[in-house]
Amino acid sequence: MNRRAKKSSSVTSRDVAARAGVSLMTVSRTLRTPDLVSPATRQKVETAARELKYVPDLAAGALSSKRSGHVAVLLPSLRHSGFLRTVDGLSDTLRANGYHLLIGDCYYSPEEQTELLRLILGRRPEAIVLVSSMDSPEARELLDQAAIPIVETWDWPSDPADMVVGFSQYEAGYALSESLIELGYCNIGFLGGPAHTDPYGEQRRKGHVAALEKAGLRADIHVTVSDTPMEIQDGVTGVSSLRRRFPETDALVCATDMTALGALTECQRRGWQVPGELAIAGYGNFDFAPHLTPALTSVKLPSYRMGKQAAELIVAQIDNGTQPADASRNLGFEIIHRQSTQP
Amino acid sequence: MNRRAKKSSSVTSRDVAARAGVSLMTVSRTLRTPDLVSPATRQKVETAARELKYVPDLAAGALSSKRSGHVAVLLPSLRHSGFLRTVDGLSDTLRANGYHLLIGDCYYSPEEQTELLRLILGRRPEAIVLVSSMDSPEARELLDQAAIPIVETWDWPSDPADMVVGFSQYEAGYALSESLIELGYCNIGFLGGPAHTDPYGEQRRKGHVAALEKAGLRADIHVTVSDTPMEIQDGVTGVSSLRRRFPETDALVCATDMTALGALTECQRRGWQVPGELAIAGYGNFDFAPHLTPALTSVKLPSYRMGKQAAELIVAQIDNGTQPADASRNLGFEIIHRQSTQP
DNA sequence: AACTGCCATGTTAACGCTATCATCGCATAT
DNA sequence: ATATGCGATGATAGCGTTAACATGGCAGTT
Repeated sequence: MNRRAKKSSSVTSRDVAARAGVSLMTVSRTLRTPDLVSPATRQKVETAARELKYVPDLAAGALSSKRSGHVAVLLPSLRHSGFLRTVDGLSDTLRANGYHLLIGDCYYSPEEQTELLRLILGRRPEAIVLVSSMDSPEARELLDQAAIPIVETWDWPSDPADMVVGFSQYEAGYALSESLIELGYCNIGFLGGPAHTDPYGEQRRKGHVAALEKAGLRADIHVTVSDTPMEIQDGVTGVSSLRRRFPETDALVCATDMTALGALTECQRRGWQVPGELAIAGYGNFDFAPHLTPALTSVKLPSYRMGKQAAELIVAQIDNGTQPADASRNLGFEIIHRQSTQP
Repeated sequence: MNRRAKKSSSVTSRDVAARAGVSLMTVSRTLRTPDLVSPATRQKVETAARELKYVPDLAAGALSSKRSGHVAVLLPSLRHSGFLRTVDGLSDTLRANGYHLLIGDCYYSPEEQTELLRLILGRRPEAIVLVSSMDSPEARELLDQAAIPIVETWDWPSDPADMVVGFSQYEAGYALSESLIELGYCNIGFLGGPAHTDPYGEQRRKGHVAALEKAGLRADIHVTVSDTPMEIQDGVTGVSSLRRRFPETDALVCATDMTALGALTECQRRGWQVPGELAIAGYGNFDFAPHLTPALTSVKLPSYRMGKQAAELIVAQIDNGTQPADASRNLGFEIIHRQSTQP
């Protein structure tokens, strides 16, 4: 069962044309603009194409028409399920409009991002979606020269490159901690990754700090965990470290629900009451959040919607050639209070 | 800030050649086979390329060289985090070898799969990875004609199309239920999706049934939930339905950890002791499995490794032109017993 | 000095498609 | 009948790159 030649003699539009007794141009037309072809001819071509199992070479078409049919998305990580929802939203809408999605994983590294960007621009994508705040000046230059629509997501940049469909991580951080303050907590800690590898977490932390300072509360309870705070284990070790260094902490905000889960289970293991002794909240409203015991307070983010609307903006701009009026959309977030932060 | 012309006058290798004072062929050579170019010339070309920010058009290169540099992967769903790990493994290895990954989401539907396959074959991928057991005859035909390496994953097909890096869902199903029998459970139920939309779950269930029958136990305790058993809610409603219809059940196998989580929390809510009254186990060993209370027994699947090894097989075959000796790899699985099934 | 061989570079012709313009009928208007 | 217009199809010329072959120059050999 091991055939699969190195390269098959692929069926081309010329083959189909010969079989249908027309010119290859008519084949192209039949497939792309059937209205311009007489029904009889169309019939012949379609039959021939089916019989030969013709699959048009999109790269050739792209080269000729200068439309690659590609849209690229750059992710900080493929492991983060929230980002994946965004990819999902993109994929759904783009496919429905005839585009293919190219996915690039930057491993949370600006160098990787630039390198990958260069590589991916070689595919001449018609638009680029960035889930990633860390664009280096070099990356920015590359994007500028490419002169294609850009949509930034998962953020609310002060100096947007082009379009934006996102929300403010800072505001989310501010709002969550503010609401904890309202609930009466006053020693509120933050558990997140190092600033340079976890930019979103860092922005959330900044908002968190601002809220505490505004309320006149201490803002120095901060535990830094490993590179990308998406590992449950980070929550496990993080909460232990927190309780050792800051035993007076009464509420803990975790950079993601994943770390919150770790923190939660570690508290259970150690017999620390949640929310009695320590309230816990996270970000992302992951699937499991409402199903934990206690149910986890979390900030719901517009993950899927960002992808979907980013795709819609792209399609609209490419089709119309003009940018939609509302090409900067702040989709906000929603704080969902659950048992884990009940005073 | 709205520039971004419809189409920029892209820099081509001809431009670089002119600037460097060489022929465009020398530019191509400098980039692809620098050893064949004298150091002085190479220098000139590289400088010119950098100054002009030249990004080679990979589609044009693909057309000419008949090497697209694309590898495609077809997924039943983008939502399933297990599949994502596989994509991760693919992506890592393929990128390191200069390939781009095209991702297609089939929405658990054979029609979508065939349609998507046709579309994606238009990109002339150099290999295809299938995470998906449902290839229709039509899809099979398309693949045959494409004559490219195929790697099937997440399965152990009896009639493989080409290479395989997977494991047997049936055996996993058999093994898990067998181990529950050994632990002394005798009314073991199964909670999964409908056969036609959840093929993996169905195979697991068949293995499960076989194990029960072998042991002379009843094998009719079966709850069917919604289309894709990846929703926690399915576990919630599923376990209620189970307890109503089969109150004598003492252990429940869920098609995924996601449904197991739902079942677990619903049991807690209702006050049903786990594992006292009902033992619960799942598949996938999701991140949260060891962190639940009780910790969830689960079957660990080689998600990342399948992707990585699939990519390695592909690269090896394309580079060497010959198929590696061990082009069918059963990576097995591992049953991890935890508290949720402790007798 | 003429010959051989090889290295560095250039020239030409695709790759498979689409844009563009040309052509050819045929129906309708004059 | 001739002119006009338009719908359907065909011929041609690229798109930006690489494969394959051609060329030219220079070192080493006899």
